[in-house]
Amino acid sequence: MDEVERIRAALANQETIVFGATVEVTYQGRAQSYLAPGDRLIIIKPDRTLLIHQPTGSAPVNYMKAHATHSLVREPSGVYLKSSADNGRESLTMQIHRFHFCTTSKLADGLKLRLAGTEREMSDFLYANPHLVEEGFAPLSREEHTKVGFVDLFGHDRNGNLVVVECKRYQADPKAVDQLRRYVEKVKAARGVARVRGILAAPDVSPKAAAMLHDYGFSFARVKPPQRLDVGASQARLHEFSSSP
Amino acid sequence: MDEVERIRAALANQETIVFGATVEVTYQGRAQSYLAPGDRLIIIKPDRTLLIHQPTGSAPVNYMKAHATHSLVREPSGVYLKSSADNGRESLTMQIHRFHFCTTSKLADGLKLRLAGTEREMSDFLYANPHLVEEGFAPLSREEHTKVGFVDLFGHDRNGNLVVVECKRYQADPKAVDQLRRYVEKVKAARGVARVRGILAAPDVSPKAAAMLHDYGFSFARVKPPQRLDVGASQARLHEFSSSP
DNA sequence: GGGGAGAGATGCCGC
DNA sequence: GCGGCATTTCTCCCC
Repeated sequence: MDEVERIRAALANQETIVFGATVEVTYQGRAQSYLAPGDRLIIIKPDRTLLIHQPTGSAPVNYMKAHATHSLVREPSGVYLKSSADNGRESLTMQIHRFHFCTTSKLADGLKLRLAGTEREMSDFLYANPHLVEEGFAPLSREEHTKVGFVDLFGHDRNGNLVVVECKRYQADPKAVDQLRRYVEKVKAARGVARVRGILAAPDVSPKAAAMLHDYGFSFARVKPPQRLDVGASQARLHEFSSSP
Repeated sequence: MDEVERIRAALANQETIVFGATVEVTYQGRAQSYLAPGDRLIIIKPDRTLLIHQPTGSAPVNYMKAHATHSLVREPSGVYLKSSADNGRESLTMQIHRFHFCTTSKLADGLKLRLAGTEREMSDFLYANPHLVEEGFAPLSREEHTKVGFVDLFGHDRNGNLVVVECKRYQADPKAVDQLRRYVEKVKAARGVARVRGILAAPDVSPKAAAMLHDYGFSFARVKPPQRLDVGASQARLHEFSSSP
C-alpha cells in the first residue's frame, strides 16, 4: 500500500498522520498565499487540524484549523491534498511532488496543561498583596467583568481616589497603556467621578509606553508575575481526569 | 539502534526529528507549566525548535523556540529530553515514558511564503483608491513610520481637515480604535492642529468598537482587504532563490 | 456562537 | 539587539 492509500485510511480512521514531502502550497481564505515547492513536514491531527512546517521556526508556514475536511486526490498532473473549511470560505491545495516518509498512528491524550505565571495569577497576587501596587492601596475587586469592563484590579488609594490597575506579565507596551486609559475612562463615566487614577503593573515598561503613562498622568508599579506551580497538587488533580478519549 | 540513539545521532546531524511518545512535560521560563503523561507528537527541527503537539488544536501545548539546546539522557528513573535556552532562563524537561514511533530525516527548504491580503496591501490599495475611504479624501503619505508614528494612511478630506486612517484586515475591535485615537492625538500634537479626523477602514466593526468610534467622533469606512496574489510572478521570482541549504 | 482580551504568543521590519 | 506592531494570529472565557 503506497502513501496515498495509507493516508486515506488514516484519515478515515482519525489517526495522527505525519509525513515529510516535497510540496507546493496555495491557500485562499482570510488571506491568500503561495509557497513554491520545497521539503516540508506535514501533520494532520485527529481533529483534522493541518499543519505544514518548514525546517525553521515555531509557527507553521501554512495550516488549516481544526474540523477542516481533507481529501487526497490523484490527478493527471500529480497527487494533491485538498483541504476545505468554513463552507469553502477557507481552502488549501497542496501538490505533493514526492513523499520522503510517512507515519500514521493512534495517539490518545486528553490532558490539560497547567500554567502558572499568567496575568490572572498576577492580579490575584496583587489583590492579596496590594502594597506591591502602592503603599496604602486598598483593592475592592479583581477581574471585574461585569460593571465597567474587564478591569484587572480596582480599588482606592490612601487618599480615597479610585484606582484602576492594569497588569501585564511582560514589558508593558503602548497597547497596554491604551487599555488602561480606556478602563480609567470607563470607570470615570460609570461612576461619574472626575478623578480616577491609573496604575500599570508590569515587570518593565517600554520607552513609548512610559511616555504615554506620563502624558496621561498614570503611574507605573514594577511587579513580576508570580511563578509558583504546585506540580504535586496539579498532578493529583489532573490524574482524576486522565481518562483518554 | 534504539530511539534514543537514533535521536541523538539526528540531533548531532541537524536532521528533522519526529516521534510519537507518551510523555510528561515540565517547563520553566517566562512562565511555568506542567503537563501530565499522555500521547503526544514531538518535533525537533534543524534549527532546534522543539514542538510538542497534542491530538487537537493548531498550537503546540509546549515548545522551545529556535536555537535551544537539547540532550537525551537516560537516568535510573527513565529517559528524558532536557532542553534549555537563553542561558538557562528557559528550560523544559520531557520524561519519555514510551516511544510509539520515531522518524528522522533531512528536509531541505529555503523558500519564502508569498502572502496577499495583508494590512499593508490594504493601505497601499486605499492610497491608490482614496475614494474608497471617503469621497474627496486626498492621501499625503502611507505607512508613515518616521514623523508621527506608524500611521497607516494620512491625508486631508475635501474640507482640508487632516485625516488619519487606520486599516484593519479583520473586523475592527476596541484595540483598533485605541490605536487610531493614539495616532490622531500624535498628529494633533506633532502638527499643533486642534482638529484631526480619524477614520477606521475595515471590513466590519464590533459593537464596542463602533460605540468608541462614536464617542471619539471618528468615522468608519467599510473596506475589504484586497486579495490579488500574482502566483505566476511570485513563482518565477521565488525559483530564483530556490537553492536549498 | 460572537465579542473581548491574554499569550511562555510568533514573526517581521525598522532603528 | 530592542521596539513597535501585524497575524490566515490561536486560545480561553463569558455573554
